[in-house]
Amino acid sequence: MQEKYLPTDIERAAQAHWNSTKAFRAVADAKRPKYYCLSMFPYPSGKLHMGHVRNYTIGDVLSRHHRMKGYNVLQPMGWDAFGLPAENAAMQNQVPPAKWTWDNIAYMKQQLQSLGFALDWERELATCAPEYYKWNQWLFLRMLEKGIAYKKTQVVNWDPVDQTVLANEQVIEGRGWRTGALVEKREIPGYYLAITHYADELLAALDTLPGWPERVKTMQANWIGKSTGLRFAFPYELDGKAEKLWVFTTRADTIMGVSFCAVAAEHPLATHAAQSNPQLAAFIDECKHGSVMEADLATMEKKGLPTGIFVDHPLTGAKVEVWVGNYVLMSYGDGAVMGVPAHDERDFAFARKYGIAIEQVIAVEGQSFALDAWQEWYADKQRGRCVNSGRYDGLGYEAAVDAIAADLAAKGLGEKKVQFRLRDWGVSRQRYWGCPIPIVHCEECGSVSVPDEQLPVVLPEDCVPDGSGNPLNKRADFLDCACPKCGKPARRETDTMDTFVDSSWYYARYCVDPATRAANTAMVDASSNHWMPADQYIGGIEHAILHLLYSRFWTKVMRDLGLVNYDEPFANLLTQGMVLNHIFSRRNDKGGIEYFAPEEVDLRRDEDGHVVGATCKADGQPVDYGGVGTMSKSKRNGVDPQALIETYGADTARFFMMFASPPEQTLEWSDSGVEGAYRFLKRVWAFGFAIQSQAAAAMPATLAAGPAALRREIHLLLKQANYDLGKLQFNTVASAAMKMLNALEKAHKESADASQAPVLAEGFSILLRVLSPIAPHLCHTLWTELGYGAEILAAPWPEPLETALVQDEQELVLQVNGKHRGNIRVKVGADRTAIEAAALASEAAQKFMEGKPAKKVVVVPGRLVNIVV
RNA sequence: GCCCGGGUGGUGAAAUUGGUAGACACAAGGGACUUAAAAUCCCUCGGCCGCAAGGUCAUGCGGGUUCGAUUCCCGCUCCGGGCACCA
Repeated sequence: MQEKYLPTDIERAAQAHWNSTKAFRAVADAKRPKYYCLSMFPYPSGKLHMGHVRNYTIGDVLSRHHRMKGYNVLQPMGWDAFGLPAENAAMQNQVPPAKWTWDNIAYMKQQLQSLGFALDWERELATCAPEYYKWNQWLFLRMLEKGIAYKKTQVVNWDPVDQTVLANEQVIEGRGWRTGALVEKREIPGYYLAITHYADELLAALDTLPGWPERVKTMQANWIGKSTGLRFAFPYELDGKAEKLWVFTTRADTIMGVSFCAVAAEHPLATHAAQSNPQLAAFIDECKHGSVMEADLATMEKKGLPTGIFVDHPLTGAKVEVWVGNYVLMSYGDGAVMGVPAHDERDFAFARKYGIAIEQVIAVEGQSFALDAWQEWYADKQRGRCVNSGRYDGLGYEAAVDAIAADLAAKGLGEKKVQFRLRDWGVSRQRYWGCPIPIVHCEECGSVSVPDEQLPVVLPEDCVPDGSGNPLNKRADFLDCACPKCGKPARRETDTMDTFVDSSWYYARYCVDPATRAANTAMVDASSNHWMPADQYIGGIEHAILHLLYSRFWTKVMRDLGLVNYDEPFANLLTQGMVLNHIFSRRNDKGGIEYFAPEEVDLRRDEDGHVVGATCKADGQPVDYGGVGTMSKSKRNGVDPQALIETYGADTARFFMMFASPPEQTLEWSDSGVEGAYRFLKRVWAFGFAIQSQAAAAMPATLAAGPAALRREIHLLLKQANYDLGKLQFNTVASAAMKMLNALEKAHKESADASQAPVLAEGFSILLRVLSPIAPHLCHTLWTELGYGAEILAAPWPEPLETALVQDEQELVLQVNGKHRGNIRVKVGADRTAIEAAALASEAAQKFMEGKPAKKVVVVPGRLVNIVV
């Protein structure tokens, strides 16, 4: 056995061993419980980043732990290979996105392999491969047949200079990122998937997911946004015709306080009024500028203009003026809202700004209504009662809503309605590097589906986009085709699918039997029913809503098409925190922002060690410290894992990632700490080397006090480690391993007594197994070298022994008036009275009770005694 | 702006989730070994008072519940994630 820890050598050898034994190939087996451990697949951006290392190490720790616990583990990997960055890289380097993507995949695959993850590479997939995206197209056509996919207009960011559609990310402060031109909203046709058909099920089924974090379920529930309210109409007459302006509200109890209505700029009523009102037309035009992002809409100044059109209040008949408001969304409800300034914050601000009447219709007893000071209760559903509301006066929220709903229903002007915030999923993208939408446009037959037997519609792989729109529009060999219906010359659809489509079902594709995959005769087969749902899904918290919701939707569609027999794709979800690093920047001469990598700056600290500033190492000038943020190329604060692996080895990288913070929390990067992880692994190796001759010592029937105490300590730490593994809290599992080594080293150093050899041998075998999911190469090698067995992968997971844990006395905390004043020792299993007596008799208690009698004694068995005087 | 998280020593964090706040590490300082360095090992390490024993304050800020609060409740503040075309 080597005396020195040589990570490069042992990691290469261990990986070669696992390869040659096909150790991680997953084969369905009815006799063993399955464990499908799924990590979010990476976008092949070029090289692995720390977020990937963190994500996949978590998955690998879970996989290896479950394998040793007897599960049949499937842990696959693949590539989310379509997307915008490939087009950007293509523009920059004149390389087709396909080549760039496949090259990146090859490099990143080798990086993943060097980290020693227990992956079944035979199931690898890439979403940009025609054999994969064929099934996106196939399922899209099934959705079209069922009416789940449909066509309507969508609003996009339009760059008027490049004549192209921009992603939200490409809009910076309202301007196109390349041209700097003011972005406009533009309506174009596109395909939508009716996720709203499943809104109720997607919401209700959150309750069937106890293995999901509460916060993710809350976010999804809020996103779906089910609200029960009233959809009602304001009647009006226009050009002699009777019309209705429909609105939706969850606060029907405030209807009597309506003093205006507001419609979206795209609302027909706005369009109509603008025909005879140039000022209004200009305002509507202004509303069309700016991005389509909700965050922008919500933070911009609320503006409006009256239309001069009046509608009738449906209950009082009073005239109510209609305004156009830039904050009203056409895509939500009917694109119109009622305005009740007294009981809605936004309406209040709007009314104040434009001098619209504010009429109180809700009162809370004991509270007075004043325009500056009723925000605490103005919308209180619990305590509020109707006032100034005619026959509804005195009614509470629910009674008022019921009465008003009934009255409006009787007039045919309204009914209770369940409304969702969730909108249908627009999947058309005017981009090249994505899955082609399998539609052909024929002058005679219109939009025609590509027949199944002609799938996949293959994307040409040699285009290089230039930023001025989709290059497919210039590819005659792609565009020109025969109409599948009439056979006449036709034109292929050039829009491609949202990349969220690709990632909405890849988890099921991994499960497909390799033979089915090879023949590619089906999207999924019965194997997906065996492995699915994934027992553990691991990925960044940034996917809490969109990706996870789309995947749940897609699964339900596949279920309803009879393709799979499960309702939900992911039984347990772990949302890892982001990996953050410090951000340093400086405004340059041109007014742009220049970023500096952390290694390019020196930090200035105050006496307490707090960061107070930073300077650039190169020029000594100050730079702005921007706090911490997710590692990204654009902010230049990423750390390359490759250097880490090359210097210290994969086990150190993995150990540090697990030790640095619990998986769900954000992880602030620090170079220090990596050294510490490396030091620990070296000590593990050195200890193995030191006790190699004792590793076979057999445990005697009884132990002397010293070795028994050491054994108890190890088994206690094991108990804690197992508990923490159950909580997915791997940082304390790593620290338990460190504590075990500290205890073993100390005993080994302090006593040469041969009688403790069996405890050292057993303790180290426990340590190696507990550590092996985190640092598998090291533990695999030591396990074999010390002769514990052939294969640590096949070793059973250790469980603490009750016989090793017993003790006769225990220590309790002694408190007087809730303050820690000392400790007492009592027999294990001592009853309350005995503990109380021992506590009262103790010196510390006597001192701090100051002669006063005990009013109350709180005894928490096994923990503490609190004497209240 | 809206929704969801988080804030504990110089730093990352722990506290079996209402019961000894700071385990385990990192950094720093001191020492041993060495011709020297690296590596390794040992000691100190939240603030204040004290020679010490010990006391006292302290888990972002302000309140509350409790014998007892990092943990539960209310308000604020700062940081992170998401907001539907980044993935």
